Amino acid sequence: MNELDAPCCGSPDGEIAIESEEERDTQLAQLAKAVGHPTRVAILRTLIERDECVCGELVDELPYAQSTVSGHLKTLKEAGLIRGEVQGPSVCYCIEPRGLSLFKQLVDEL
Amino acid sequence: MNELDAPCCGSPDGEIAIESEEERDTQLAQLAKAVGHPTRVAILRTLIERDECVCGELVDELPYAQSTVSGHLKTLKEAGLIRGEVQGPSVCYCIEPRGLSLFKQLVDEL
DNA sequence: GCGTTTCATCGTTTTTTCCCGATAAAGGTG
DNA sequence: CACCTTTATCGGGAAAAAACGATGAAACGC
Repeated sequence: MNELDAPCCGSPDGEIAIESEEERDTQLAQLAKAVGHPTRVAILRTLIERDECVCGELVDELPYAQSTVSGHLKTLKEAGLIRGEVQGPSVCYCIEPRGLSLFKQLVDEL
Repeated sequence: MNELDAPCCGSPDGEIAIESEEERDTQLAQLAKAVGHPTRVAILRTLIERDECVCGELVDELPYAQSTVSGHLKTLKEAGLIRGEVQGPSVCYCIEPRGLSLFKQLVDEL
């Protein structure tokens, strides 16, 4: 695969452990909390649609200041729902498939 | 069906409209926000497991004051995830299947 | 009717979230 | 090296959330 054509967000690098009952509640709550804001849902949808997206593009599309969008990206990243990779001066964000899958699974198991 | 044996939370009484793109983002965010707290996840799991549950039982099982639990129940009810029905002096809570299904669907569609 | 039980609501305090502008860090370009 | 672009972080202010105890309302038993 040509390096220039490679997606900015490569392969996963770990496993998701299966937690206890209570830890799963906490984890579901954390993931849901991260999704629990319209702007963050919009960011997720954009990343799902485009596969990857530079931070600045997100800022352009959202009616918020750059620092605000950056904060939402941080929230999503810390929740394990997206990942960001530095690409020269900018940062390319994309979905973290394992995080999103885990969220879907935990919700579906309800 | 005998009235005494009837479940406290009866049949649904309305339809869930299909909203626009942006409204769906907002709705998903609202539902996720409601789920985004460990105590509320615990309440949901209990109601799913038991099918129905009186408020006081929830309070007994959770490490929070009665008013706090009542507040969480209100949050879940306003989000459309549970319903409560007065049963004499107490209140019987149960899952609102349409709300939970909608949540699952919106998450799965991500 | 009176007290008891059950739950919601109110008022308060503390903590967290959200948003912004300003600043700093890191990577290009000339 | 100086400059510009891009993004993260900081500090602050406003708003919302979370928890509690206390009070109030509704339904029952005596």
